[in-house]
Amino acid sequence: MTGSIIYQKLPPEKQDKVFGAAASEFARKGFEAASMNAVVAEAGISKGSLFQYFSSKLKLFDAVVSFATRTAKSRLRQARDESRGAPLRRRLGATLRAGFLFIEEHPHLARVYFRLLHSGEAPFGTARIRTLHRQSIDFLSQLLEDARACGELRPQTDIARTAFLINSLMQHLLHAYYTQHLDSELGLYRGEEEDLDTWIDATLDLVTRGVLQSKPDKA
Amino acid sequence: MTGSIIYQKLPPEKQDKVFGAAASEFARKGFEAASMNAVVAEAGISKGSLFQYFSSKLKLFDAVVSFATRTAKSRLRQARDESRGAPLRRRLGATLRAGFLFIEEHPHLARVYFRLLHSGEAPFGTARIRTLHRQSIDFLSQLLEDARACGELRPQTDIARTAFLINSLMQHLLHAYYTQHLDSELGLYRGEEEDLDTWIDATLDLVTRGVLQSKPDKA
DNA sequence: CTCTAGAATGACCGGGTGGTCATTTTGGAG
DNA sequence: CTCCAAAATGACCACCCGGTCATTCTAGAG
Repeated sequence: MTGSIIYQKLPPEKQDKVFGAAASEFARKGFEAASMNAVVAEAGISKGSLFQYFSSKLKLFDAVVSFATRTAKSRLRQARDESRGAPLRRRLGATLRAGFLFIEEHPHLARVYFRLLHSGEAPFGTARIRTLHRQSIDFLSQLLEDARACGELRPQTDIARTAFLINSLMQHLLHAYYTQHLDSELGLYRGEEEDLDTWIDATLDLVTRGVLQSKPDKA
Repeated sequence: MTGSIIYQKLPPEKQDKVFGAAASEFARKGFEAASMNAVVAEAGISKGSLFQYFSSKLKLFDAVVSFATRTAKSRLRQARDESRGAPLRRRLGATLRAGFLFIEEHPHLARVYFRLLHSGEAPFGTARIRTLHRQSIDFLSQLLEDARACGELRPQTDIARTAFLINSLMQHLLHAYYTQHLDSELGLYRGEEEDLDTWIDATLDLVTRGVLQSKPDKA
């Protein structure tokens, strides 16, 4: 799943160089446009070796995606478990923060993941993408169910649809954060952590309270 | 902008066949992976002719994207102008509906547009993509400003950030609708129009009121 | 009918692709 | 040191790409 036997016997530093080169190339170009020649060049190995490690371009891509999803999932689960019992707002905030953290730690992997989600029909077929989407939505549904059990939600809330929508929000925000469009799209002053918090707050405000005044007849 | 002089002298049906083939190919494969050979095959013309109509792959793509954005923008503006004076919820609903309509009328163009937005670095450079994003956000900001002027919004609402977030929601929803992932992601029963309305309502509920109960101490 | 301007054509080009494999290099056992 | 299995190598393959251009076709003027 992570490469051939001979790849796994490689010294870890070399594994990292190959894997890193692959992730970087897939991140920059996407699956179709990524070049195996570019990967071997960046990794500093020969083409034959790469194909001994991963028998095809698809297998290599698979390995990268698989590692990315595993890592991301673990980060999110950790955020979910550590915030168990807290109010929904805090739990969603922790989730979002975990997402930002993952992006900062593994920018290439994050890019590959986002590209995959948005690409429409990926190298595998749409089933894989649907699975990824469903996992995200299920994850958020869980948080919403918990909140409902605590009586936090308005009773008529449609959890499945709401989870889908919140997922859209978070994914887009994370995607924008990654591609660093965030600043330029809105002409923001810098400030790193501050900005991030402001964004998280704005997102949570929208999700929890909406934009309208609670009592529309009160100015 | 729409092709060479000789292309514009073509009988309109032939123009449509060529343009349609191009849109379909770019929609399916994206810019990089799209094949001019495939386009000429689908259009039923020779390669030489295609390159007489559009001097390069990029020019052809440009023409498709330009037409797509022009059409979409006109639809959205229409929805905005026709709903002027109405409450925010209705105006956002009209916008969303206009988006769905555009997708139904021009599925290939919609796909090209979404691909472009999500592709990261497109054939042109990120500036073009940023422009598209900014236009969407400015459009929504306008609606929010109008609502604020009517006293609809909670006063501390951050319009720029909120517009960005609502834009995320809508784009993702439209994207999902297009790719028909919507049903399978959530295991929905069919019903076309009904489902669409349910989704629009769920989205507007989230945006306007949020998920939490207004008075958290009341079960 | 002939003639010819301009449109249509597809063989062809250099270059890049994912993938292969005969050959060379390497490093540890004896 | 020798020896040899296993790992590394890069020239090579068939194929496809975007783009070109000499040639062929066509339709309207005279």
